[in-house]
Amino acid sequence: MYQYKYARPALTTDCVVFGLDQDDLKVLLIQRDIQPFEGKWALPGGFIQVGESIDDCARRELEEETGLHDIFLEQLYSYGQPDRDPREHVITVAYYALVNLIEHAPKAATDARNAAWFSLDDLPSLAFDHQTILETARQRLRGKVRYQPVGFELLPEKFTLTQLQKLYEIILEQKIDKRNFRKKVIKLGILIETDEVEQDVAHRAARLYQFDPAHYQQLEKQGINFEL
Amino acid sequence: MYQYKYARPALTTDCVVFGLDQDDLKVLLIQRDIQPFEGKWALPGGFIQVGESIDDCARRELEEETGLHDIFLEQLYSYGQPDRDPREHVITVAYYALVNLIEHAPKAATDARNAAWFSLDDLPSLAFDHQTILETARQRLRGKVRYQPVGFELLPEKFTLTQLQKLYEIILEQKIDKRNFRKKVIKLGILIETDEVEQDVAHRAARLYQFDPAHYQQLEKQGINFEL
DNA sequence: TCAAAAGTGTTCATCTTACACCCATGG
DNA sequence: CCATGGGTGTAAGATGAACACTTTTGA
Repeated sequence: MYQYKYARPALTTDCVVFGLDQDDLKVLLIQRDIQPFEGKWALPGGFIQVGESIDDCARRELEEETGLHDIFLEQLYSYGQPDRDPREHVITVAYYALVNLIEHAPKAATDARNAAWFSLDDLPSLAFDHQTILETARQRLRGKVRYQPVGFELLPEKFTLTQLQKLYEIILEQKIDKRNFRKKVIKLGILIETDEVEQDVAHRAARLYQFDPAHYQQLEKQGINFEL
Repeated sequence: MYQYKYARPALTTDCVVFGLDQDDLKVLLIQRDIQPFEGKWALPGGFIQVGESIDDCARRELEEETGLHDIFLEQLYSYGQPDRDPREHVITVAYYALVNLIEHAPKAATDARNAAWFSLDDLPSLAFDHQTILETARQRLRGKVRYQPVGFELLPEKFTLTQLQKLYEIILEQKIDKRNFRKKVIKLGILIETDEVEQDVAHRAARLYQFDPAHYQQLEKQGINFEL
């Protein structure tokens, strides 16, 4: 037992993990195995330990509950409405993560907890205020994409320009002109054209591209302007 | 005394209050009257109470320590490095606020605590990791100004276009062309030209403008694109 | 040979940038 | 009458938006 002079709220982290699955943006949820909201789907997360930084907590909980590690993770917002947890006052620091779902999907599924990817258009009802958190994360992603490159975290190592365009269309929720999109991303100078093409497609195979990590990181810092 | 099964970090809010004083962006600090860092300058803030939302805590502490209330306040970031407070693990949710310093300056100064405005170029050494928090707030403000109008919170009710331009120059830390700036802000459609002019200036008096609150709030939501 | 997606340029309108002089006022 | 900042327009270049057809490939 730990004693304090004044009452303290509990502190958790929760994480919204976005993954790209073909043409579909998905989010990773776990099914709760304890009260409250037992059996409901929720964002992965858990209590902060004393002596642990918030980032470390988010990463630890994510790995414990979903097996994901070494991924892009960024703080989103902190939520502290006293009634957001029916047990007591719990404050949560929310994060969001971006992963390449093809590489990370199996791990999540084989973990002890019941974890699964859900399409954003087909979400179950969520525990606590996790629906609100998810909505904020989605907005944040939509905002981020306008001033920073994001493809690196969500796409496989080699990808086609059409895949990259689909990613932007999904995040921004709007159609983009193919020619204008290509002109724009190529002018950013972060793409390296490989001499490989798609395999096993029933039509003309598209050329594969990679990101140039140095240029990519530079643009992450200095910012881009990617309007529609 | 309050008892918990597991150890809990303490939880605080801290607030970076920016105020515009003529041609100078300032920040409101308080001088600590208790250990640790007694006598050092710090951001206003304090412990979250159980049952109180984070926003409410930030507003309450701000009013208690500086007298400021009913101001623009937005969550910035949460800091939780275990060693950021020498006493124990304290997690803080940082906010930033924008105020019109001319209207708010006296209140802050007359409060019981020793509170004062400091120019950003002439800061004292700060307690805890408050220097880091302040730096992040400054960056955030610089980012915010590019996609949302900000003048309303920082300027007096009626202001000249030159004042507005100075504000942008201070936040963005760069010179802006007068004619291009005027074209740009006028095209935004959030300014109302009054039929008043500056008083008591030793040169031609500038016309005073106001913000159109409805258009302003609309642009806050839909976003603007204010590059340099 | 058909279906499906890849790949590719031009035009027009808009926006951005650079730039300099006269005006009104108070001291 | 002078010092100080207020106020104003244009031209050239860059950028953004709209738009359609040919090519490649596998089935």
